[in-house]
Amino acid sequence: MSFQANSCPSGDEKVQLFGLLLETNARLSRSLGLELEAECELPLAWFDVLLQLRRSPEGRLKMNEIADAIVHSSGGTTRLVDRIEQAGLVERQNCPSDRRAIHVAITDAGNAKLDEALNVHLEYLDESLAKQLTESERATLASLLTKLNASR
Amino acid sequence: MSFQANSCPSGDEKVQLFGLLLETNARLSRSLGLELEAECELPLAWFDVLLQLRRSPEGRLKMNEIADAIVHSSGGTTRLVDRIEQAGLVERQNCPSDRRAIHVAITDAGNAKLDEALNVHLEYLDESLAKQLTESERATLASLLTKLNASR
DNA sequence: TGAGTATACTTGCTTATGCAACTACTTGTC
DNA sequence: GACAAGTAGTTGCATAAGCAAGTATACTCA
Repeated sequence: MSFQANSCPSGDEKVQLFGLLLETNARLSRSLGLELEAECELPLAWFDVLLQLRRSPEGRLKMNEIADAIVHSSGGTTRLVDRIEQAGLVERQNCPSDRRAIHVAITDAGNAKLDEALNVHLEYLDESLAKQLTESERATLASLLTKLNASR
Repeated sequence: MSFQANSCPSGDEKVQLFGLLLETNARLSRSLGLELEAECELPLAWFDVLLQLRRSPEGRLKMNEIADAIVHSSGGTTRLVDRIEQAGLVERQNCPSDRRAIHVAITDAGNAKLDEALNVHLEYLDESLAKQLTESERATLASLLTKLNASR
């Protein structure tokens, strides 16, 4: 018999927690992704970018800021932004203070699309988050994730 | 000015929580993935499959059980298992009670690799999880994620 | 001020994944 | 017991993402 090779740390509490995090995330993003795609024709990655832009103080971010925020490689971000730009939802602008850098700004069409998507998203969140967790549980979860995320 | 189009639900507590979940996950899996790859030459997806197999009562699962556990499409799982099998870490076996189904079993080499990877993983988890959260916080987090995951 | 290094982004190439169509088998129904 | 419908897995095709190399610009410091 070859399973359970040795004293099996696969049951370790931390290993389980990590697995849980992975799985929860995969399920939620998959179902949200399908929903956004079906109802707004907006890939989840695009939604993520638009959301980051709206949250930014001036509605625009540099490429590397986007890459960092959405945890993509820089090459991947270049092409993701290419596609979103082609759809007219963002636009590249020169950065006057650094000619290497590019500002990516959300357009009016992008804002409209994002609003539409947020409606779907909020409905989805009510289904998936709010139905499962109370407000205070959500607050706890948020604070724990924030701590966790702080590890660089 | 085109950002902040309207009353901006992008700041909604649930939207933020969801974003946090996405981001935390992306960061953790990326860094773990790099580490596993660098130290054991084991892609994170392979690790995930091997772990599921070890946890299963008999060290083997059917394709669709794997697909569900790791949240992949069935086609994606077929090819993922192809690659892992080619590396000798799992093997396909006929299922006697259902000739459509395939059992995927972890091999001795797979078990050895998984042990190796778990060492790296545990070290990593001490760095990333245990350093940031106390044991009781981790327990809370696990229970919240479990609840969340229960949404189908 | 000029050389060397670091940074910001893009591009070529490879790989992993999803979807949809397909085959093979099983289950349910009449 | 045979036909219809459902289920398990694989394959063709298209796409998205990463890495590493390339280009252009900025910074450092002697």
